[in-house]
Amino acid sequence: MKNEFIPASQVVANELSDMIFLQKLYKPNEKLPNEHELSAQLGVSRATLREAIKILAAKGILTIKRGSGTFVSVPEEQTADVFGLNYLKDKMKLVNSWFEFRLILEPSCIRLAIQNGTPEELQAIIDSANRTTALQSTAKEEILKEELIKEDQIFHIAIATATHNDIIQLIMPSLATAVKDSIITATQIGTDIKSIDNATTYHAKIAEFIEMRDADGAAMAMRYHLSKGIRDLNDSQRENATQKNGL
Amino acid sequence: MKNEFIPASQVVANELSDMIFLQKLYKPNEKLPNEHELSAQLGVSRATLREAIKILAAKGILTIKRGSGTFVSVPEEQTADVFGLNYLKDKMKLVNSWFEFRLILEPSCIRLAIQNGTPEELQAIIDSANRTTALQSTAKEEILKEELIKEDQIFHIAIATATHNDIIQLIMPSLATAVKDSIITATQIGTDIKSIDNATTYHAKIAEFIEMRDADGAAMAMRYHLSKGIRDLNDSQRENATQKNGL
DNA sequence: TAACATTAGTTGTATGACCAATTATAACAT
DNA sequence: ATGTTATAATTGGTCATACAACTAATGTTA
Repeated sequence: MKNEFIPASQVVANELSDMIFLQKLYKPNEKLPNEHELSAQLGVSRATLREAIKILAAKGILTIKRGSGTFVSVPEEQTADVFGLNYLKDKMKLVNSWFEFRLILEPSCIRLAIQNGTPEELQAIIDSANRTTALQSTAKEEILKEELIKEDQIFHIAIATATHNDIIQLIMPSLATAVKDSIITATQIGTDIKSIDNATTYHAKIAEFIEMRDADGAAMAMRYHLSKGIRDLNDSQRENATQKNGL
Repeated sequence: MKNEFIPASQVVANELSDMIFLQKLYKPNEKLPNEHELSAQLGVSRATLREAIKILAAKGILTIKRGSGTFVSVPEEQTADVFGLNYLKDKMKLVNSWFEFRLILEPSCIRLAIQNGTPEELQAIIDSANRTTALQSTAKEEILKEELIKEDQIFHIAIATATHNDIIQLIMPSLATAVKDSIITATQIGTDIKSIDNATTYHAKIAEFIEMRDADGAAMAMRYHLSKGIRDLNDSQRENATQKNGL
């Protein structure tokens, strides 16, 4: 049999994951002990611990804040490039790939959610949609975008939770983050107004179908939502191109 | 504006990724310079370089072999747990989640592949299916399993390539790896004969539909292939349970 | 009260040494 | 020559220590 060697850094990474996900010793947004303490506690050098932390940060499990500490990531606030998309340089193609991918995945997700979700979990999706609607009319321009983006992530994560599917739950936070990043990068105008309106309207529509427990309707609404997203994006892209030509 | 600090380890990780994916300075299976040289070359300490390497290894981009060197990963041979599935403990639920997820994703993938793939890319899928068929009748029991598993990964990666979708191409190697691992873990009998027969038969069937450029047929065959996978797995699971009760 | 300086806490980086696994080389025996 | 064994070189793994850079809270002063 092969002599399987596992580096201490990997062992420590697994131990930390256990503490977070199984023993639930550290909850999301909670601060870990500093590297000196933690390395002593786990019986490894600080260098080894740091490698373990970097591994978990790369997977989006930990968030490192220089000068402050290392924290357990909050799924809704994840920013790590888990999929390594930064290495792809054709941003416009990337965004289109994302929409194509979501068009495959998300209608089925909403279907699964309605099929498997508890009343509470489904209500959480509806609540998020309502908050999005409320935000749209009240908040100031400044913080509006930021709040809406965060609420959009919450919306998608709530759907993932309701599916009761481990894989979807695991991927969705990274997916939502990556989609957000790629759109912002591609449009270069932050998240534009169109896609915000789009989110506001269709989150509400999807919520209606969920309330009726209409899986087909919800899936359709999601498909339409994403198709519209593609169109809006291509439109604003064209406008940008036209403007540049105008100069 | 926020003072965005990016650690040197992350900067170096990005530089290495550029060298691999853009400049193509190091190709899959190729060995990187050793840590002393590389750290000197990139102008950072060995500790910092190691953190960068760990990040890329966690993403499945690099493969570290103690005593030998650090290599660029070959997608078809990837083993890294990119999705962090090791942290999920209910293995049986995990496997079912995987099949559910693939049932959503893969029929659409094969559809996209037939729609967007070049003749050469589609031929590569067919070739893989043929190799699988050939393997089944010739190889020795010993290496058969290993070869078939590898060929299965090649099959799926070939499909991903043909879709021309960045996201699918990026996710598929990790997906194939994770599926393999979870099945092996769950069944605890290596990959059993049933699922191998299954792969042999349905790869060939899917290839037929590709040859006819029949997207609907191929998608259907893929759906059937995966549905059968779920059934076989549940069967062998039941058998195992029965055996245990028999003791 | 507000602006500023101080300070304690925390992650980031560098250096150097030594350990452990693997691979390549040389020596040896057959 | 050939195969085996011992030895050395290569390479990643781990540790210990020191200092730099940044954050946030605290205290100080106008």
